[in-house]
Amino acid sequence: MAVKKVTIEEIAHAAGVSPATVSRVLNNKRNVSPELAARVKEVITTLGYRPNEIARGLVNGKTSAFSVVVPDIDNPFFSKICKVIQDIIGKDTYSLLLYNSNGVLDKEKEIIEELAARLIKGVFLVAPRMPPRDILDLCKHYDISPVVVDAKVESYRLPAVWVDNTTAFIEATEYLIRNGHRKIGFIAGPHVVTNSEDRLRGYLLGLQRHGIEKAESLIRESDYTIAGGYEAARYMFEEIESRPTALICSNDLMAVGAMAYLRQKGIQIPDEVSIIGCDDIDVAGSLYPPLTTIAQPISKLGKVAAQLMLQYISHDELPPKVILHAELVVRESTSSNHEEVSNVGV
Amino acid sequence: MAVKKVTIEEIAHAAGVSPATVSRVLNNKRNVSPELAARVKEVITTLGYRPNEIARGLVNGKTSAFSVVVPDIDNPFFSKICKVIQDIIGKDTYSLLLYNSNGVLDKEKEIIEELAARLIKGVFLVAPRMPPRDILDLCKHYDISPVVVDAKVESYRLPAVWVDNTTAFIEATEYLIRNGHRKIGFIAGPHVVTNSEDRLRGYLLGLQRHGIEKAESLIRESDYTIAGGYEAARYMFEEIESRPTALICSNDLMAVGAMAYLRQKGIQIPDEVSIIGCDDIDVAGSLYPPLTTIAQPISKLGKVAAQLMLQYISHDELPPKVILHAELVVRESTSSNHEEVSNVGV
DNA sequence: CTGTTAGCGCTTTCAT
DNA sequence: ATGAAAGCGCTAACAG
Repeated sequence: MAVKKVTIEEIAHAAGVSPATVSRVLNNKRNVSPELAARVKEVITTLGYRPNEIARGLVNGKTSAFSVVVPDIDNPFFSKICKVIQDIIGKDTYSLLLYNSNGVLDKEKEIIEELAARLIKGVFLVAPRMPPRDILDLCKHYDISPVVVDAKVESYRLPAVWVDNTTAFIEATEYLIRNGHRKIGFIAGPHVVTNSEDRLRGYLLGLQRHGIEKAESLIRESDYTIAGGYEAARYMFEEIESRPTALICSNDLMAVGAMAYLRQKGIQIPDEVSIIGCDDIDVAGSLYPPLTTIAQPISKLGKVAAQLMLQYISHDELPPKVILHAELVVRESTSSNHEEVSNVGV
Repeated sequence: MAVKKVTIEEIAHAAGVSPATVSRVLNNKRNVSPELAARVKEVITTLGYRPNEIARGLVNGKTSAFSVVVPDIDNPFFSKICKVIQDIIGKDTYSLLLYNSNGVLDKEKEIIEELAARLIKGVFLVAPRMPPRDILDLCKHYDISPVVVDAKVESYRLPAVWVDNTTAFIEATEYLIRNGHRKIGFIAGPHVVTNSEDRLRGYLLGLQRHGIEKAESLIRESDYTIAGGYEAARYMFEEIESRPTALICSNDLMAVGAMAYLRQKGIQIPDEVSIIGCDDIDVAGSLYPPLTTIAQPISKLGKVAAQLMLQYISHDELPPKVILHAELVVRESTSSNHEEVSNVGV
């Protein structure tokens, strides 16, 4: 049988005080005499009372809950971010509402409206499709504190943390060039996402710095999934005249797909083709060959995001933007010097 | 500037009716005249009104939200289940609170108490550590509808969906035996989880059916992680006198870890050692060699769980338990006939 | 069929 | 320092 829940009134009654006093104790207001506070606290524990968060939410106009909106919780990059955020904000007895946007703009807007109806205090928008302008407007309109995670929002008053992908991709591209590659394929993510654009830009800048001309046929946009990587690799090795000797994938899942394709075709990694991924998801180092990848500071991203949020809502001032760095982790999917084999398979 | 939210009262006023009528329209009660209903609906859309779910929750005693509690959202098996559940219950404008238990019993209990304070309607307990008795008691106490996912709960009045792991592991074991293996190692999950026990039991039954004696040294308990699999494989190939010619891992993550270990030691898969995983996570087929694995019906698990919940809370009757089947997906990490190489490396 | 009224459990003026 | 009372936005009797 469901036991009737203990209310603040019963606590007040049992402690011989008014509900207001109990409320004060609960919220650590200073204007309660120590004796009363102690008595109330004791009654609370003995009766196993716990405030009704929904009632609190109604009167306060906000509940003690946040939400995280990700494009795809099934992508290890995002699930790890969720985990970290959850860990940190959970400590402050905040809870976390999970939403999957599937990377659809309208869905993101719907979700925000839904959050408003639930009196959610703040939302972590991870790799949002929505332009910053809209985020700002919608969140202001609904009085929700946003924190943008993993998307560059430079010229807006929006708390945000992201990774300098462009620099990291320049480095990755240069690494390949230094190892003798000139025909470097690039598997891009959907161009509506700022990260995709930044990564592509890094690749292009890397080429440019070494006087290598961009070839449209060596750039293929795809989804950030295994299937997306597979398909893009297939395209690059079947549909165009001259194959690349190296492939930079915009994330590790794509790299996994590309590697599966190459293996299936009997193309040796890294002897014939070098592969670089991005993210450094847990399996990356355990693949065969172990994947060279641009390690994203995933945990840090989640951690900083959570801190920004906590800071934002408590001090009510715009926290500084944070730009994290990614770094190339060299494993075995790239040959350390490609000179002697760079003409194989052309 | 945060715009003041539209309330039911303003709608009532604008439509020239009472708040009660608006509420009736909102909740599709039949006793409203069509004309009034139409008028109210129009006002609702033009004013962009959306009911305050928190206020509703307070008066109803329950909010329109569910929660899912997983041991580790960062495990692709669980993240996929969350995704599916979210997809389905999201359609009914329910939202989903996410909690990570880290597989800790006390944490699970804490979470349930927290859910009670938030007037959550139902909770999906995925691979819970809590014994069924406690789940039943706690949930009844707090009036939360539980659905147990991916854990066997046979003799309790608890809505549940799980997978017949024992049969699947018997089959996997027999598959290896048919291919000439007699020394089959088993990497088990933490024994407090019913799934781990069922999988181990399947392995043991498989051996028994073929008159192969169990060897304690060929069974190693570990975590359901890459690191756990790596460590268990290391143990089996370094700490015991006689190596297995095949390894069954209790999940794919463990298999990834074990494969990484073997590769590092130069041990050939499947020539020297065959590997079987369990789950069939997205990357399984793209590993090298592609992983033979016991495919769990992950999406189905989530889908059925969501349906059970919806059914449970709407008809208020105990839905039937559902047992799903897993099946062996043979790829290339197992040799199809091991006879000729079964003595290698012993 | 429709409106009036009384809370749901809590926080917060406003008195004292 | 404490209590009384009002009210957050909504739903559910209860009248009519």
